[in-house]
Amino acid sequence: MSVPASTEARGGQAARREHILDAAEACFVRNGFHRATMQDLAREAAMSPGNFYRYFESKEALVVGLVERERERGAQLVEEMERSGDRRGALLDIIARYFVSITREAAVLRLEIWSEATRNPAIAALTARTEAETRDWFVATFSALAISPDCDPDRLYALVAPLMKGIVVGRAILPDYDPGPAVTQLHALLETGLDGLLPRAARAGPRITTLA
Amino acid sequence: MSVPASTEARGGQAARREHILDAAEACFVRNGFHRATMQDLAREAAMSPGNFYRYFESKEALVVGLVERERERGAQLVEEMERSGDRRGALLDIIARYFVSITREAAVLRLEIWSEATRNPAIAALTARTEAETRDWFVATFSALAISPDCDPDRLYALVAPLMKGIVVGRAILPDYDPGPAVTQLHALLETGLDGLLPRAARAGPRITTLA
DNA sequence: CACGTGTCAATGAACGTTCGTTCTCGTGGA
DNA sequence: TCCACGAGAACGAACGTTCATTGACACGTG
Repeated sequence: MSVPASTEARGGQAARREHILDAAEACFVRNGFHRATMQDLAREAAMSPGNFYRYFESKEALVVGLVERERERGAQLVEEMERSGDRRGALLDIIARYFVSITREAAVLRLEIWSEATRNPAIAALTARTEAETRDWFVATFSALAISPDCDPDRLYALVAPLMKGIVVGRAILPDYDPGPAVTQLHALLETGLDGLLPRAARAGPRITTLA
Repeated sequence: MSVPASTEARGGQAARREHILDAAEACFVRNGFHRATMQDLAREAAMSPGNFYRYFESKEALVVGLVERERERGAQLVEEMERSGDRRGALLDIIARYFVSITREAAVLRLEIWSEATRNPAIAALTARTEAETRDWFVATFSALAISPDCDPDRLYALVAPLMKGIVVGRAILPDYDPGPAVTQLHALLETGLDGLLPRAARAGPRITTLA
């Protein structure tokens, strides 16, 4: 509930914003963007409602700020792993940290963002950017890690992406969801795909010759 | 915007409720549960706001009614296909109709329901029921269709479910999402699983011997 | 037919509440 | 003194909901 106050030397503004976003995150996870009131946020942030407006133009700006922060966190996470050198390790770590050991709270927030993206243009734009960046990173990583020239990075991502999203949804809405099997599946899919062993797209219908 | 009025011979109450739910569905898809106002619904349904309360106790009861109807539609769809005799065909049809050729509007509504389920107990209960019913049906169908005794229906569903959910999310948030590749993947997964050719769960880590 | 009566879907203005936002004032350090 | 920061009362708007009233229709009676 309380925050050390100074994250930077002259860190008034930025640290305050972070503090507010933390409080907002907790409230939004609990009640959603539209049912959480400014008074709720005020209580959670231990500050008066009027004071928010020194740091954010409006409630919506606050929501946008939160979504923007989530996007930055994702990009940041990727960057860290890039620096670790081992790209294959980075790939597996990303999957483990971002889509498997994800907390229920984070999953709920992500679900709320997706939902809001379907009707709020500002959120839609940010979400589209996140999706594009994620996609680009995965495709680039697939290309770099591909063992066989038969590997089709675009196609592989088209298979992997919905699986990851589905894991997030499951975590958010099912009390004791176990992502284990889906993750195993995810890894199998990645290795199969990187080895260029994925079946070709079917011609007429969805029926295909299948694996093995 | 207008409705033929008489769906049943003496179909006052039920038909009226359906009419209201139709209007509510349109508004909720457009603005979400909490931003859509009763006046919006009134405009869409071409009736006065006060009149809603003859058919639903409150706005929340209206939301619950809508979610309940969605659940019934799912169960109904399954029932129809069961009657068609061909269980394998039913399985593929379910997938095609419910998770692939799903309209953007339906996907958005589903996303909204999932999101609401994370904080509204009534919706959470309905959603849990839907999830359980869906799961039971798939597991039963897998058991009936399994070619090899090595097929593990529970495990297979754990792989298939997040993929389907992810397709819905993609449809809802990505303007021109193509579910094709994911569906192909889904079918491959089903056939592999039914043939009992899925890799066993990994022991120590997520790294597995993979398919083929 | 004409008329009084009851029923019921439907209205839409009005209500109390609650929301996001603004305003005024106080305080503490430079 | 000045200014950045903050508290919290107050504001107008908009919300979900209520309620007195309306209009259309069906009947039973003269």
